[in-house]
Amino acid sequence: MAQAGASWRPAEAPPPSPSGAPDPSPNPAPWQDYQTVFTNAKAGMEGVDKEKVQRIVYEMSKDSAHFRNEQRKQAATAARIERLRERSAGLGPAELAAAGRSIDERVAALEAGRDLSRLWLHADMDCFYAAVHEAERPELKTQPMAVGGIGMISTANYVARKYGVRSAMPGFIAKKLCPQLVFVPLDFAKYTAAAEGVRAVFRQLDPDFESGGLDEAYLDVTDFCAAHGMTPEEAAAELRRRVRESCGGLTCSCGVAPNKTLAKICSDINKPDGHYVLPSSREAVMRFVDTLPTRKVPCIGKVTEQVLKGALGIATCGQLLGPQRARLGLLFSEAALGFFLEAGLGLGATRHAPKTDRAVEPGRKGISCERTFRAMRAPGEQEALAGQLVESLAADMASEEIEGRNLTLKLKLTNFEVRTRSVTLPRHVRAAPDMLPPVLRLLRAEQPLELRLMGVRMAGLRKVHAASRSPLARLLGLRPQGPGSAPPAAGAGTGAGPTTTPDPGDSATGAAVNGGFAPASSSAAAAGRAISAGGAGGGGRPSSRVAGAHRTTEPGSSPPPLASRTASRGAQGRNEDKTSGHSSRALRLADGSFAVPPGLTAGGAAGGGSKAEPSSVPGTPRGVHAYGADEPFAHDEDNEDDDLEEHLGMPYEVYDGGGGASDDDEDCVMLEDGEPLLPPWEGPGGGAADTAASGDALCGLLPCDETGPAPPKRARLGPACAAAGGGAPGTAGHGHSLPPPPPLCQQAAAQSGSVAAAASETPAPDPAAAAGGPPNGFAAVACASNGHWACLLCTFKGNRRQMLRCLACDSLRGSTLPAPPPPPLPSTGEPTVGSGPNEGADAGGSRPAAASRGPHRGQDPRNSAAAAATAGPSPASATTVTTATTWTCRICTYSGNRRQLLRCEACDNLRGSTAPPPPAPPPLQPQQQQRPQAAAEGGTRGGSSAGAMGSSRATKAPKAQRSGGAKAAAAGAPAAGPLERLWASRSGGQTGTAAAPAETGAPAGAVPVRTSLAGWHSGGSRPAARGLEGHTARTAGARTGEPAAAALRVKGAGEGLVSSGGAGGDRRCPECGAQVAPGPAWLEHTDWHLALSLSRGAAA
DNA sequence: GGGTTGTACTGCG
DNA sequence: TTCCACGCAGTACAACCC
Ligand SMILES: Cc1cn([C@H]2C[C@H](O)[C@@H](COP(=O)(O)OP(=O)(O)OP(=O)(O)O)O2)c(=O)[nH]c1=O
Ligand SMILES: [Mg+2]
Repeated sequence: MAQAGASWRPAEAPPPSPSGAPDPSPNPAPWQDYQTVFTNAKAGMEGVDKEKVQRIVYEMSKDSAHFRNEQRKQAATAARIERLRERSAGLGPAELAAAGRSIDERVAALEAGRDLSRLWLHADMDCFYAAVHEAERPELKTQPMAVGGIGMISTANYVARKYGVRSAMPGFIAKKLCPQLVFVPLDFAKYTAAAEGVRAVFRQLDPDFESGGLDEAYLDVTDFCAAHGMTPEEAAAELRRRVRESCGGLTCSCGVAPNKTLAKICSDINKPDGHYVLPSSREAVMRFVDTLPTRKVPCIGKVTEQVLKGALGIATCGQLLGPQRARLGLLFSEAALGFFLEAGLGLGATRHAPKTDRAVEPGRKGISCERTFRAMRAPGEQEALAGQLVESLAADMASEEIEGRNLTLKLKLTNFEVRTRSVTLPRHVRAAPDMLPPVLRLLRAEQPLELRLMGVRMAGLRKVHAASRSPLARLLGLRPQGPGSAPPAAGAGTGAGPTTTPDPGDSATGAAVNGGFAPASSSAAAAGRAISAGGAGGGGRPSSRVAGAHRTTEPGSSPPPLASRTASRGAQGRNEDKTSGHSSRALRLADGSFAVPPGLTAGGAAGGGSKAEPSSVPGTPRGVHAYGADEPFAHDEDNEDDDLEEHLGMPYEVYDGGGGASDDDEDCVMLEDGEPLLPPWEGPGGGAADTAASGDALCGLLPCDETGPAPPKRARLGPACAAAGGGAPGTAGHGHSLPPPPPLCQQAAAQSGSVAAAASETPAPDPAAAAGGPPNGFAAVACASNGHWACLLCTFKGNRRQMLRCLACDSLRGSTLPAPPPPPLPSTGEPTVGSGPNEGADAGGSRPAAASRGPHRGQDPRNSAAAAATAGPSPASATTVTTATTWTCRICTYSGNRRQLLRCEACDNLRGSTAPPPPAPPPLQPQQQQRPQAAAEGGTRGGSSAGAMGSSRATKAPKAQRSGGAKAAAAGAPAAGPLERLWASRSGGQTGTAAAPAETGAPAGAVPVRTSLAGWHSGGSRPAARGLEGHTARTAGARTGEPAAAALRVKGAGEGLVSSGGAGGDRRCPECGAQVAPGPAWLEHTDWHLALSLSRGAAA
């Protein structure tokens, strides 16, 4: 359909060119129906032969996968519109009348709250990126020029726009439109620098101006105008003058209006290099809005415009308040309705958004890294790429000193279908080795895949400092360090560091890494950590980060390439343990040991699990904070760890066996290092019920030196550091004193010592060889002789025992504690396949669990998957591997030879089997890893080389650009890290040469751009006297409880308004044909297949 | 009925 | 000959838990 608003101008503003009205004439030509984001109206499009542009775009697209995907999406939109039309047609008169009345009341309330007292100015730089390049190379001003590359254009100068070249247009199409087009690669460092200059000017008019991205800002110029006796018109002219004169000739366009939303709309009217002032009167506003195309309103995009037009015939803001307004209220959500009504009234936010404390808040909700490349099918190659992405993400997170809990893998198939798969981790993490395993798990569950893009994203963020400032951290002598005070870089990318074993994910490690905190006594040790450099250099100052702190490191000290790094992870971890591991260990206790198993928060039904209020438990030791309903640690989202720590002032470990509803028979197993696991069914005390119901797993057992440690019941809990005794004084002021911790080194020694003692029967292997990250990840358990292990599927690390779960009854049956030497194990049958996960379990096999109960012993290194994956001598595996052919579960009555599978306590996922592991695959070589058949066919050299070439830096193309790209380029030797090289070698038509940096992207890392309506539209500042009930979206918390624009969903439609329709169905498992619900069930299902295939492989 | 998790979709620059 | 980015924010909804 024609772009109704393509050439809209307010009635008062004389059109600069004779732009025709939208022609609703029929479209005999197919190209006229192909809507793209860049066929929308945009400044500089006047006089463009839109018909021709449309035709060329269509011709260049019509046979592509991208086009087909666009068609698919368009069909979904059409279907959505059709549903809305049907619903609309079904509305009865009474219904409509009632809705109309309430809407009118609401409109009246909104009108009553209208605030015309402020003067808002929105400034937007003209073709910003292009202008920056033009300022540097004036000859470009007269040539058609685009910023970006053949794959994608970020923006174009006005000469190029005359040809129809636009933002978000693929370069090859632009080239077709304008063969003379000059491409200039992105250079985010330049844009950032230019933006700083511009902001300095903005600050002159409004010290509190709000950035809307690199190139735009909102200024409340009310005070400025009053102080200088200026009219809005003069203020806008003054701002533009100052920008032009002090920013190297860069120009901007401005809009002035009584609220932010209108100001933004106005800034586009006289673009480029112009301004438009909307008078602050209700009449002027209403007149302006009356004919304003809906598409001009921020947050109404291509789809919403179509929906409004198609379903209700609404094309202008004025029509939003017209006869259709009652239907509007009945078809759309509450939030959407409010948003539409405000648009119709010309309302918007009139006050500054509150500032947040960036030192405490992460300053963002999520952080991500993604890449597009040529079609990639080989799983090994994909996993190698995942590793690079994770490394890059970890580096970025380190530089911002943030950690997160919600990890998302994004996949775009070659048909442009996008999939996201996410997990909520048991704790906050930020190190690459903590993130990769879950990412790989998500990735593997989707195979087979033919990809064109992969991305990783972390959300649920918090500042690392939050954890580091804990009482324990202080107790351990941690002290804050300035960004520059960190030891010299010993390695490169933060996330690349070997981290797994000493619990890298903990606060201490990261703190040392990013220079925020470091153990007072171990800075030297920290200096030796390969991961310390990048973050340290860049920590703190944004400018540092922009300078590419995490990329610019000495090649010699860089992390090894992915392949070798993966292979040597365990050993490196060991080294850390030996050297600087002390600090990690100590901190790990503070943080890592807080990992709360899913059962704690997602606990089962009856027994209540961990959310039971400990305060209700009689006998709660004094001095230990009781977690009542008003302070539900499990409810406090991101801070449960800290809350506990805050109140306990010491590390603790807890395992809540009350897990899922189906796990009633599981018991609490609370362990402290070196202490033999006491299986619930063997220990003193009652059954599972009491623990689960009482909640004393937490509260009743918390150590407290006022009352003394609570008597262990079936669960044991103890501060790991208590064993060593002696040391610093406890912290005061937390309601209790703490057992003085020993020096860190003693703690570590005590820990490993105690474990070693407990495992004395088993050979004491070289710790350096103990922890091993299996290259392929799945084989799962990384064990150390000191009892620490890491789940490779989730991020759990620590010394909790791993529990073995019976395949038949699904109950925990034992631990991975060292057990008596098992009898030699004859390998018997081969597991059958066929059966589904739950039944397939009986795939027989020679699995014996010699000891079906109690502590098990594993001596055969091969028994540990980790051991198998470890190149070196195998550690005394903590994994129980028994060798009998039959065993009996003591929870249920199962007796047989089903293999036992290992399940991680923390993530509750199957991680491997007790069957002898398959031969260790080679290190993560893209071509060879896993699924050789797939690898063989899809494999290009790219991935392979990527794996092998991680020669120097953990960098990546786009970010190399946005942070250090310019610098590197200037130096004549562009940094080429693993991701960057992989990208360069595989980028599908996006990069010319391997040396070329990414041509498109976004300047991540800077302050996130506010893209929602929150803050744009009128906020909760007004008394929202609504006649309607349940305006939850408005009142609930969010002071800016603005409807975020995208919220425009249909209300109550049974079908996914979000076009989620059709997706609800089960997925068919390619392995067994089972229909499995997507989501966690699917993951679990694929876990089983992996585990079983592992068992089979081993048996064979 | 409330909260949490996971997913798709929309929009912005 | 090929060939359509990246990073961020937000809403809605289903499924599940308490
Ligand atoms: C729209 C868009 C912009 N950008 C970048 C490049 C732009 O120069 C910068 C600012 O975006 P815009 O302000 O939307 O565009 P512009 O400044 O280039 O042109 P105009 O004169 O119309 O304001 O953001 C992208 O990278 N991708 C996009 O899709
Ligand atoms: Mg601009």
